[in-house]
Amino acid sequence: MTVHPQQFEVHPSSGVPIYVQVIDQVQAMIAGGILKQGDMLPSVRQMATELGVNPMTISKAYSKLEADEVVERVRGKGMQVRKMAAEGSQKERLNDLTPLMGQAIVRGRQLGLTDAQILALVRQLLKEFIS
Amino acid sequence: MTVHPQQFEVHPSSGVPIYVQVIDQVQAMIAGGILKQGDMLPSVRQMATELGVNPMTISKAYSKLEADEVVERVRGKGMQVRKMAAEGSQKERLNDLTPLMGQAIVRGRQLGLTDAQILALVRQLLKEFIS
DNA sequence: ATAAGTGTATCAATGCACTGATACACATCG
DNA sequence: CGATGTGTATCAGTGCATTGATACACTTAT
Repeated sequence: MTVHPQQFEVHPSSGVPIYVQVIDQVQAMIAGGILKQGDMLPSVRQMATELGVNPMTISKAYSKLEADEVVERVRGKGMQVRKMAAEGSQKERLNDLTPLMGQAIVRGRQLGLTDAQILALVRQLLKEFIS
Repeated sequence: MTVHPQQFEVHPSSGVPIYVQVIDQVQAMIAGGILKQGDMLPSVRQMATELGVNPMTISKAYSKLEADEVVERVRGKGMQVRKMAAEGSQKERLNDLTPLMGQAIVRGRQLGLTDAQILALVRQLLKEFIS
């Protein structure tokens, strides 16, 4: 599957930084199955030109995605969607997810949200990320 | 119940703005039952002196709490804990949590976990983090 | 009325996050 | 090799959020 920069869009005055919008869209595409393991992201210059933004801005978004282990840098090629650690038992995968999910839940608690509200948010997000 | 400023503490170099820390602690105290309806918050000057911070910083934290309908301004007296947090503020808090939770869910999807597994993990963590 | 207690409007200073221009390192292809 | 393609290190500019100094409005108590 090839991804075209045209599938991305950015709203400069939304209050959300450009590079965050790029990160969110890439993650959403992975969650939604548009991007799969081994797919290449558009080059920083392609994406930058298309969005009317500086290449460095895209590069920083990609770097963050790499730091988050969502994507892998391939020398001379570009950024490739990482093989998820599909190997390993479900237990191990759950253990991988636990720190991040735990952080989100702690945050929810700090915000004074009830367990029901947190669960409702999870369900809602699970639905939204289907397509 | 009277609340003493000594019960508050602030970490200037934590990356979290002072006034946000104050807001979080007040909300946590309400959620935890330390602060109840009708209780008065420490005056801006008391709190400011105790924390080594400018009174305006505290005032802005209190103003945000008032905007969130968590607390009420009483003329000549101070800030008083309100009956209930309004629904609007809860929506704002849900919006605050959405990015982090979304990231966790994306990660779970990337690991090949099913929705049921993700939900199960959330429930488990909610139980563990009784706090 | 005066003093002492609330919170806050206003403006200035500072720091940091974001973005971008430039130049560079590295890989691939002809 | 040279040309073209990756991503990125570095530095500068800009805007906004955060904090603080000052002065003020208001209420209560003496």
